[in-house]
Amino acid sequence: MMKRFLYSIMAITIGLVVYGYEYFLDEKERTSGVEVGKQTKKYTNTFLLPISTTNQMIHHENYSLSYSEPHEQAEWVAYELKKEHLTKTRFNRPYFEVDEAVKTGAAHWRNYKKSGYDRGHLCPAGDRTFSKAAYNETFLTSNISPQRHDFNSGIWNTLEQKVRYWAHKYDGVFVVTGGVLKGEMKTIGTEKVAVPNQFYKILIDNNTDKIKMIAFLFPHENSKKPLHEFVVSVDSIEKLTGIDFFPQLEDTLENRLEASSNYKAWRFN
DNA sequence: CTGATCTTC
DNA sequence: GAAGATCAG
Repeated sequence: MMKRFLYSIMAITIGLVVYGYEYFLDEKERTSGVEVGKQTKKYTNTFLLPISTTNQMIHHENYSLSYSEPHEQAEWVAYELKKEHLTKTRFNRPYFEVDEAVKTGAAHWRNYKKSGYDRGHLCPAGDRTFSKAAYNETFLTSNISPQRHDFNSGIWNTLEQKVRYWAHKYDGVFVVTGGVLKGEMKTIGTEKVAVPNQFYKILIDNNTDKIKMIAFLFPHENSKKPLHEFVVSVDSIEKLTGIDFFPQLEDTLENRLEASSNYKAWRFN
Protein backbone atom coordinates (compact mmCIF):
# COMPACT_ATOMS: atom_id res chain seq x y z
CA MET A 1 0.00 0.00 0.00
CA MET A 2 2.76 2.39 1.04
CA LYS A 3 4.77 1.32 -1.99
CA ARG A 4 1.89 2.06 -4.33
CA PHE A 5 1.60 5.52 -2.81
CA LEU A 6 5.31 6.16 -3.32
CA TYR A 7 5.10 5.02 -6.93
CA SER A 8 2.26 7.45 -7.50
CA ILE A 9 4.32 10.32 -6.07
CA MET A 10 7.22 9.29 -8.29
CA ALA A 11 5.04 9.18 -11.38
CA ILE A 12 3.67 12.63 -10.63
CA THR A 13 7.18 13.99 -10.08
CA ILE A 14 8.38 12.58 -13.39
CA GLY A 15 5.31 13.94 -15.10
CA LEU A 16 6.00 17.42 -13.80
CA VAL A 17 9.62 17.23 -14.87
CA VAL A 18 8.68 16.17 -18.38
CA TYR A 19 6.03 18.87 -18.58
CA GLY A 20 8.59 21.40 -17.37
CA TYR A 21 10.99 20.32 -20.09
CA GLU A 22 8.41 20.71 -22.81
CA TYR A 23 7.40 24.06 -21.45
CA PHE A 24 11.04 25.08 -21.59
CA LEU A 25 11.24 24.07 -25.24
CA ASP A 26 8.12 26.04 -26.04
CA GLU A 27 9.60 29.03 -24.29
CA LYS A 28 12.74 28.66 -26.33
CA GLU A 29 10.84 28.53 -29.57
CA ARG A 30 8.72 31.51 -28.70
CA THR A 31 11.81 33.60 -28.07
CA SER A 32 13.50 32.45 -31.23
CA GLY A 33 16.83 34.05 -31.77
CA VAL A 34 17.49 34.43 -28.06
CA GLU A 35 19.87 31.95 -26.55
CA VAL A 36 17.95 30.82 -23.53
CA GLY A 37 20.52 28.22 -22.61
CA LYS A 38 23.45 30.58 -22.63
CA GLN A 39 24.46 32.59 -19.61
CA THR A 40 27.11 35.13 -20.41
CA LYS A 41 26.88 37.29 -17.34
CA LYS A 42 29.67 36.57 -14.88
CA TYR A 43 28.53 35.81 -11.39
CA THR A 44 29.63 38.84 -9.42
CA ASN A 45 27.32 39.27 -6.47
CA THR A 46 30.28 39.84 -4.19
CA PHE A 47 28.37 41.66 -1.49
CA LEU A 48 27.44 38.55 0.44
CA LEU A 49 30.55 36.49 -0.25
CA PRO A 50 32.52 35.13 2.71
CA ILE A 51 36.24 35.70 3.06
CA SER A 52 38.64 33.11 1.66
CA THR A 53 40.91 31.78 4.40
CA THR A 54 42.93 29.99 1.71
CA ASN A 55 43.49 33.02 -0.47
CA GLN A 56 42.01 31.32 -3.51
CA MET A 57 38.63 32.65 -4.45
CA ILE A 58 37.18 31.65 -7.80
CA HIS A 59 34.22 33.17 -9.59
CA HIS A 60 32.41 30.97 -12.05
CA GLU A 61 29.52 32.10 -14.19
CA ASN A 62 26.91 30.96 -11.71
CA TYR A 63 28.63 30.45 -8.36
CA SER A 64 31.76 31.39 -6.48
CA LEU A 65 34.02 29.30 -4.28
CA SER A 66 37.08 29.33 -2.06
CA TYR A 67 39.37 26.40 -2.77
CA SER A 68 41.45 24.72 -0.07
CA GLU A 69 44.40 23.02 -1.71
CA PRO A 70 45.40 20.91 1.34
CA HIS A 71 41.90 19.42 1.44
CA GLU A 72 41.44 19.29 -2.35
CA GLN A 73 37.97 20.82 -2.18
CA ALA A 74 36.19 24.09 -1.54
CA GLU A 75 35.97 25.45 1.99
CA TRP A 76 32.80 27.18 0.81
CA VAL A 77 30.68 27.54 -2.30
CA ALA A 78 28.31 30.50 -2.56
CA TYR A 79 25.55 31.39 -4.98
CA GLU A 80 22.23 33.10 -5.23
CA LEU A 81 19.23 30.93 -5.87
CA LYS A 82 16.61 33.16 -7.43
CA LYS A 83 12.98 32.27 -7.73
CA GLU A 84 13.23 32.35 -11.53
CA HIS A 85 16.07 29.80 -11.38
CA LEU A 86 13.61 27.11 -10.31
CA THR A 87 12.79 25.76 -13.75
CA LYS A 88 13.06 21.99 -13.18
CA THR A 89 14.39 21.38 -16.64
CA ARG A 90 15.93 17.95 -16.91
CA PHE A 91 19.39 17.67 -18.42
CA ASN A 92 21.55 14.60 -18.79
CA ARG A 93 24.31 14.50 -16.22
CA PRO A 94 27.67 15.34 -17.83
CA TYR A 95 31.06 14.07 -16.67
CA PHE A 96 32.87 15.81 -13.88
CA GLU A 97 35.74 18.00 -15.03
CA VAL A 98 38.80 19.23 -13.22
CA ASP A 99 38.31 22.92 -12.54
CA GLU A 100 41.02 24.65 -14.57
CA ALA A 101 40.38 27.90 -12.72
CA VAL A 102 42.00 26.43 -9.62
CA LYS A 103 45.61 27.55 -9.95
CA THR A 104 46.99 24.96 -7.55
CA GLY A 105 45.22 22.18 -9.45
CA ALA A 106 41.79 20.94 -8.44
CA ALA A 107 41.27 17.32 -7.49
CA HIS A 108 40.64 14.76 -10.19
CA TRP A 109 37.31 12.96 -10.08
CA ARG A 110 39.21 9.63 -10.05
CA ASN A 111 39.93 10.20 -6.37
CA TYR A 112 36.25 9.51 -5.76
CA LYS A 113 36.05 6.46 -7.99
CA LYS A 114 35.31 3.37 -5.92
CA SER A 115 36.08 5.32 -2.76
CA GLY A 116 32.71 4.44 -1.33
CA TYR A 117 31.82 8.13 -1.25
CA ASP A 118 29.54 10.18 -3.47
CA ARG A 119 30.76 13.14 -5.47
CA GLY A 120 28.50 15.36 -3.46
CA HIS A 121 27.63 18.66 -5.08
CA LEU A 122 28.06 21.77 -2.93
CA CYS A 123 26.20 24.00 -5.37
CA PRO A 124 23.54 21.42 -6.29
CA ALA A 125 22.92 20.59 -9.94
CA GLY A 126 19.26 20.88 -9.07
CA ASP A 127 19.72 24.58 -8.26
CA ARG A 128 21.25 25.37 -11.68
CA THR A 129 18.69 23.96 -14.08
CA PHE A 130 17.88 27.27 -15.77
CA SER A 131 20.41 26.60 -18.51
CA LYS A 132 22.48 23.72 -19.81
CA ALA A 133 25.64 25.75 -19.24
CA ALA A 134 24.75 26.55 -15.65
CA TYR A 135 23.86 22.91 -14.99
CA ASN A 136 27.10 21.63 -16.48
CA GLU A 137 29.11 24.18 -14.55
CA THR A 138 28.17 22.48 -11.29
CA PHE A 139 30.02 19.37 -12.49
CA LEU A 140 33.46 20.76 -11.69
CA THR A 141 35.63 18.95 -9.16
CA SER A 142 35.99 22.20 -7.19
CA ASN A 143 32.27 21.99 -6.45
CA ILE A 144 32.19 18.56 -4.79
CA SER A 145 33.00 16.99 -1.45
CA PRO A 146 33.17 13.31 -0.56
CA GLN A 147 29.82 12.49 0.98
CA ARG A 148 28.31 9.32 2.29
CA HIS A 149 25.54 8.29 -0.08
CA ASP A 150 22.97 7.83 2.67
CA PHE A 151 23.72 11.34 3.93
CA ASN A 152 23.75 12.94 0.46
CA SER A 153 20.54 11.33 -0.67
CA GLY A 154 19.05 11.60 2.78
CA ILE A 155 18.89 14.62 5.07
CA TRP A 156 21.28 16.69 2.92
CA ASN A 157 19.00 16.21 -0.07
CA THR A 158 16.02 17.07 2.11
CA LEU A 159 17.67 20.35 3.07
CA GLU A 160 18.54 21.15 -0.56
CA GLN A 161 14.91 20.70 -1.48
CA LYS A 162 13.88 22.89 1.43
CA VAL A 163 16.23 25.58 0.13
CA ARG A 164 14.41 25.47 -3.21
CA TYR A 165 11.12 25.75 -1.36
CA TRP A 166 12.39 28.82 0.49
CA ALA A 167 13.80 30.35 -2.70
CA HIS A 168 10.33 30.12 -4.15
CA LYS A 169 8.56 31.31 -1.03
CA TYR A 170 10.87 34.22 -0.19
CA ASP A 171 11.71 35.21 -3.78
CA GLY A 172 15.30 34.02 -3.68
CA VAL A 173 17.93 33.19 -1.10
CA PHE A 174 21.70 33.47 -0.97
CA VAL A 175 23.41 30.19 -0.09
CA VAL A 176 26.83 29.39 1.38
CA THR A 177 27.73 25.75 1.88
CA GLY A 178 30.64 23.42 2.50
CA GLY A 179 32.28 20.80 4.65
CA VAL A 180 34.05 21.68 7.90
CA LEU A 181 37.71 21.23 6.97
CA LYS A 182 39.15 20.90 10.44
CA GLY A 183 40.51 18.20 12.71
CA GLU A 184 41.26 14.60 11.83
CA MET A 185 39.73 13.58 8.55
CA LYS A 186 39.78 10.48 6.43
CA THR A 187 41.13 10.98 2.92
CA ILE A 188 40.33 9.35 -0.41
CA GLY A 189 42.31 8.83 -3.60
CA THR A 190 45.91 9.52 -4.55
CA GLU A 191 45.42 13.24 -4.02
CA LYS A 192 44.09 12.64 -0.51
CA VAL A 193 40.79 14.45 -0.76
CA ALA A 194 39.64 15.07 2.82
CA VAL A 195 36.33 13.61 3.98
CA PRO A 196 34.69 16.25 6.19
CA ASN A 197 33.18 15.11 9.47
CA GLN A 198 30.55 17.84 9.32
CA PHE A 199 28.74 19.83 6.64
CA TYR A 200 27.13 23.24 6.97
CA LYS A 201 24.75 25.38 4.97
CA ILE A 202 23.96 29.03 5.61
CA LEU A 203 21.07 30.92 4.02
CA ILE A 204 20.43 34.62 3.95
CA ASP A 205 17.36 36.37 2.65
CA ASN A 206 18.02 40.05 2.06
CA ASN A 207 15.13 40.67 -0.30
CA THR A 208 13.22 42.61 2.30
CA ASP A 209 14.17 45.11 4.98
CA LYS A 210 13.87 42.35 7.51
CA ILE A 211 17.00 40.44 6.56
CA LYS A 212 16.96 36.93 7.91
CA MET A 213 19.56 34.23 8.27
CA ILE A 214 19.55 30.56 9.10
CA ALA A 215 22.38 28.07 9.46
CA PHE A 216 22.51 24.29 9.58
CA LEU A 217 25.26 21.99 10.79
CA PHE A 218 25.14 18.24 10.29
CA PRO A 219 27.41 15.44 11.37
CA HIS A 220 28.45 13.50 8.27
CA GLU A 221 25.77 10.87 8.70
CA ASN A 222 22.19 10.48 7.70
CA SER A 223 19.44 11.28 10.15
CA LYS A 224 15.70 10.93 10.32
CA LYS A 225 15.39 13.85 12.70
CA PRO A 226 13.59 16.98 11.48
CA LEU A 227 15.74 19.67 9.87
CA HIS A 228 15.11 22.28 12.54
CA GLU A 229 17.02 20.21 15.06
CA PHE A 230 20.20 21.00 13.10
CA VAL A 231 19.85 24.77 13.20
CA VAL A 232 22.80 26.56 14.77
CA SER A 233 24.07 30.13 14.83
CA VAL A 234 26.36 31.40 12.07
CA ASP A 235 28.76 32.36 14.84
CA SER A 236 29.19 28.73 15.83
CA ILE A 237 30.06 27.80 12.23
CA GLU A 238 32.52 30.67 12.05
CA LYS A 239 34.20 29.34 15.18
CA LEU A 240 34.37 25.83 13.72
CA THR A 241 35.65 26.84 10.29
CA GLY A 242 37.52 30.07 10.92
CA ILE A 243 35.58 31.67 8.06
CA ASP A 244 34.05 35.15 8.36
CA PHE A 245 30.86 34.67 6.40
CA PHE A 246 29.27 38.07 5.86
CA PRO A 247 32.00 40.66 6.46
CA GLN A 248 30.27 43.30 4.35
CA LEU A 249 27.10 43.42 6.37
CA GLU A 250 26.87 46.38 8.70
CA ASP A 251 28.50 45.27 11.96
CA THR A 252 25.66 45.54 14.44
CA LEU A 253 23.35 43.81 11.99
CA GLU A 254 25.93 41.14 11.28
CA ASN A 255 26.47 40.53 14.97
CA ARG A 256 22.79 40.27 15.74
CA LEU A 257 21.97 37.96 12.84
CA GLU A 258 24.99 35.72 13.23
CA ALA A 259 24.52 35.22 16.95
CA SER A 260 20.98 33.99 16.51
CA SER A 261 19.89 30.41 16.12
CA ASN A 262 16.26 31.45 16.04
CA TYR A 263 14.55 29.97 13.01
CA LYS A 264 11.02 31.25 13.57
CA ALA A 265 11.21 33.49 10.50
CA TRP A 266 11.69 30.44 8.26
CA ARG A 267 8.71 28.27 7.52
CA PHE A 268 9.48 24.57 7.56
CA ASN A 269 6.23 23.35 6.04
C1' DC B 1 15.62 14.69 -6.35
C1' DT B 2 20.52 12.58 -4.72
C1' DG B 3 23.88 9.43 -6.85
C1' DA B 4 26.94 4.87 -8.85
C1' DT B 5 27.80 1.21 -12.01
C1' DC B 6 27.27 -1.89 -15.96
C1' DT B 7 27.06 -2.52 -21.01
C1' DT B 8 28.29 -1.40 -25.50
C1' DC B 9 30.93 0.74 -28.80
C1' DG C 1 36.79 7.15 -22.75
C1' DA C 2 31.86 8.32 -24.21
C1' DA C 3 27.03 7.50 -23.97
C1' DG C 4 22.94 5.04 -22.73
C1' DA C 5 20.59 1.79 -19.70
C1' DT C 6 19.89 0.24 -15.26
C1' DC C 7 19.93 0.31 -10.31
C1' DA C 8 19.66 2.33 -5.37
C1' DG C 9 18.47 5.79 -1.31
